[in-house]
Amino acid sequence: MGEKSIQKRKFILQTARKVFVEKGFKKVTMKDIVEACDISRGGLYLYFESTSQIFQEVMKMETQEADDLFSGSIKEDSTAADILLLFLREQKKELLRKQDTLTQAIYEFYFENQQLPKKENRLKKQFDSAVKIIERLIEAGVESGEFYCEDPAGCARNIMFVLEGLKICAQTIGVTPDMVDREILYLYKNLCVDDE
Amino acid sequence: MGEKSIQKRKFILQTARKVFVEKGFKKVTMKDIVEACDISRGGLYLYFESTSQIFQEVMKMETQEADDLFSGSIKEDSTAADILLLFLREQKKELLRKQDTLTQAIYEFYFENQQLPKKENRLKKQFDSAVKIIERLIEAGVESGEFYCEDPAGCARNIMFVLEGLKICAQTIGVTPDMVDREILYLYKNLCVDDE
Amino acid sequence: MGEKSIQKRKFILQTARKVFVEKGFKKVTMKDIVEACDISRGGLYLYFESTSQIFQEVMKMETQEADDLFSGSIKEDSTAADILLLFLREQKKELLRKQDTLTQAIYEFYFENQQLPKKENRLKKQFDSAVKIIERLIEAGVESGEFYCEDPAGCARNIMFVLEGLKICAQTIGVTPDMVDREILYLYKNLCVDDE
Amino acid sequence: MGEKSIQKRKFILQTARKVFVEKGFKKVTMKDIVEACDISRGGLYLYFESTSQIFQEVMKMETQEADDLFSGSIKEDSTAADILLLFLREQKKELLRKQDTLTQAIYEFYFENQQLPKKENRLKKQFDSAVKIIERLIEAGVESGEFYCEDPAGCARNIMFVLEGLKICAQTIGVTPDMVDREILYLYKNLCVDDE
DNA sequence: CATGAATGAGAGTTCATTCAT
DNA sequence: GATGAATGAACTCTCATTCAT
Repeated sequence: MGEKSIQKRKFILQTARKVFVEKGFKKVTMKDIVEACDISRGGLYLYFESTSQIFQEVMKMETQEADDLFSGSIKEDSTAADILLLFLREQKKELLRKQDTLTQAIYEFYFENQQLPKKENRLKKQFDSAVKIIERLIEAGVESGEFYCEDPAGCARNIMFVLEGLKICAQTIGVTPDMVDREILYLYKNLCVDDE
Repeated sequence: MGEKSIQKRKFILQTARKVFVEKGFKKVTMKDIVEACDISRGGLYLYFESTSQIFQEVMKMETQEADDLFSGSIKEDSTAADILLLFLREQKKELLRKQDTLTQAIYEFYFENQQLPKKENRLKKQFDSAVKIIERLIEAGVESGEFYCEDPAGCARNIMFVLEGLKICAQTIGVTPDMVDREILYLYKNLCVDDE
Repeated sequence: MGEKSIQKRKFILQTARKVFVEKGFKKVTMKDIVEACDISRGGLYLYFESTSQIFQEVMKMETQEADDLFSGSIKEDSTAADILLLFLREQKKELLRKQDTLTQAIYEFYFENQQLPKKENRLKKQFDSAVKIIERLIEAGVESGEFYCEDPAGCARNIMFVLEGLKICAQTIGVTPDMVDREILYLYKNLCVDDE
Repeated sequence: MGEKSIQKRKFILQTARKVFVEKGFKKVTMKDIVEACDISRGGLYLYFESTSQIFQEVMKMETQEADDLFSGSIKEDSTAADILLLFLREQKKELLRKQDTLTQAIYEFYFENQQLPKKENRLKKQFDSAVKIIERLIEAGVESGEFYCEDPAGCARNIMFVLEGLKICAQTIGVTPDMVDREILYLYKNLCVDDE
């Protein structure tokens, strides 16, 4: 596969992403993607063999980009509290971004593929690693005196479950910026020393 | 509609429920339901006109039954803490019940129908009313000295979001009984006076 | 399936037969049959699920009819020689009937399905039973003095292989009525007493 | 066309032969051959324009080689009976060689191309020339006293039709070595003087 | 000569929906 | 009310054939 093919592959993934954003995962057909990309019916099959495969590649791409973005925005002299706030603000942005998010599609995909062996369930891996990171941040914050927390691990999990709850609510019952702010503030205040 | 028709209608809904439990919402076809009910293709259309309509009726049925069940299990002399614990235990049962739950289907349905006018978004109504109930329980608990909480409303929302987070995680990345116990205990301990 | 459906089923088989006669087996598609029957794409699938299934039913029908026809034309007072001649004449008719024969399709079908368990290979069963019948006729003829033959079984097999050879040649290199007559006469003369 | 091209042409034909052996004629696609040869899609079209053309060239190659082989194995001092036996033994080998034979493909090809003008129907030419050769052998055998036969031409045709019959049966209902032996012996014994 | 990406026609199959009975 | 045959649109996937490089 030449340079050109790699470009086209990427183009297909980016276009398919838009389709998944719009229609979720289950309802997307190869035909939808073919039409969105404006390529021929058979053409798509040269690159991918199913919507499932395409979707997994889209998720890979997405994760890669998100990680890069987040890592990129951490400054040298950030404190634990800074970084946690940054993280929460990122989550908020993501939560409110209704028109351009894969969330629904991802959930639908894992509804069907939950039984994947643990190693292949990227969602689980991401969740667990996020918990770990938050835990470390809390510990660092406690040490530096920024935070007060008796059970950093439990608190980290609590934060992540609330975020998951907000995420699914954003896709089902809808959330307003105010709601998100309120919940995130609630989480944050629970950690702060001056909470008392 | 005669007595007989009402029976048949109910039969269809109960059978359709099983189909939705098994396949979620999006992938269920009228054919699936026809076959599960072992009735004629045209026959189904006499009662319902789409999977969407059927699903909404199934949810109605479900909600009714769940409410009855919960109300029924509250005893006269229960304290706020008792009731909250009862509620949390119910949620846990629901969370771990993988084989017989509409959760996936409900999420999928609202992925498609989120934009419903507020009044028709039953999920939202249920969420809000649950928050209200928990808030009242917490207030009652604070008054009776069972709980300690400075922000009952915020705390109630926090509890509900965690539960939603657990629910979606149960359907995507999987949860173990231990995990659920730990999270629920975490929520409960935060409220208790002897937490300090 | 009602009376009407049975009629339609039969209609489809008879129409499909024409298609198989014209195009053999391998090249026939469900679409070909749909178009020949002038029914809808989905309609055909109500009755049959593949060309293979349809073809097997066509063969069944065909065999039934051929057997009836042959049995019907045997008279009470026929001698062994009469019946054998009748049989050979039937074969000749079949051989020369180029425009209306399933032969090619049958061969193609068994090219693909030769490995069927013996019991399901109808072709083999038909061949073996034909050999048996001819053998009996020869024995009867020998007894009545019409025929002379030292090895009725071998002779019966020889006759059947020659007929198979003629059949395949009729479909590949072509045969003329003269050729067929000559070969059949050769077979018959070998049996007759006045052959010497 | 250079030396190199001729090599490649031959390579394609030899590889295509394997494909035809495996799948018959009708089901083979240009893609099958491209993949078997591991050349480019467009590349194949530089040498051949259809599976039909390729198959005809494969048959040419095959015939050439078979003739060479047979001629090569006739010894100077062979008698007519020797040669006939040799020929029959060759046929037997061919009949039992299930895994490496073009028979099915050839039949399928001629099912479609029977109407070719006589001169192009190689199968017919081969059949007729084989009959002639056998006839000559029988005549020679009669003259030398090895055989007894009143109708050498008829007998030669009979032999060839039996062989064709065996060939098609080998591909459809299956034949065992015993069966082949028995039939060939039957043919041979009919010719021998000591048959009486 | 050779490549392989691209096209588009066409086959198989499934279903929502209608309608005569 | 109830049936189930029938239709036709839609989707998946495969290939012969072409063509720019």
